[in-house]
Amino acid sequence: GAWTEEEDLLLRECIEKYGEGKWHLVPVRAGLNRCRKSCRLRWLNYLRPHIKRGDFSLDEVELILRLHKLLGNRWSLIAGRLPGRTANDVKNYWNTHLRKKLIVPHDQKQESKTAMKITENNIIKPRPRTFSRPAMNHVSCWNGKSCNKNTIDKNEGDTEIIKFTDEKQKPEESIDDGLQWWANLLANNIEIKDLANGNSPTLLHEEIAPLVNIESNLMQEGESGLSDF
DNA sequence: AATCCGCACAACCGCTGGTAG
DNA sequence: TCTACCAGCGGTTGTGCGGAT
Repeated sequence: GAWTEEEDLLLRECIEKYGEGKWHLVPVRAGLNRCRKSCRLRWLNYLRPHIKRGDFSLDEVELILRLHKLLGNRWSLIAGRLPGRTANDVKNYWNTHLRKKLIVPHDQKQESKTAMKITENNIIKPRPRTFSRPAMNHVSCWNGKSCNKNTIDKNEGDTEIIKFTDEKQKPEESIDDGLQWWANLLANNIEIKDLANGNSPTLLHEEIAPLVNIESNLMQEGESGLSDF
């Protein structure tokens, strides 16, 4: 059921006292009759500081569209690029506002090939959901540098192909690997169309840089950014 | 005024992957 | 290596609200 103000207060005090994490202990510590999942979700989606509420800006919508094109329904990953927004927010917004934009009436299909370019077929699913520290040492696998093979061609549905050519990178260049991964990812999808505006501007190279920079910052921050990467 | 319907958002549920023992 | 437990994710459902009838 819905959370009460008293429950929110107890949860907030608990998190402030003990910090995030150990969610299985939170219900006991906070004296809440809630499961750890419910507590975690309430904190992440509602109580956490700096949560941005209200309508999504045009910039945010555009970014969601682009990232969804690249990543598919990886809401936590998309939300990670939108400061103050939660995965649940992004998911809800997509389901209620944006998904319908992609559903094109039959008689319009011919004239809106642009919109139809966003399909399950060309969604790239770049990585496992989380990386352990040992796994992080091999994060570069996702851009093909420490993988035995240089192409990720796991098919889920139809197509998931990431091709890279540089096999000579050193293992310690993992941070650059992350940047390179985003650069490749974005560069390979440079024809993203802008559905929000109903027109079809392409994704310019200048637009890639901020995204790569975001990822760069996250990577250098350590776990916060890498937890999703 | 009552009812219906659709929308937006919150919350729940089942599953997956990581980790410790 | 196996297993149990935990954290996190995404899909789905529930709920409240406002507008239409």
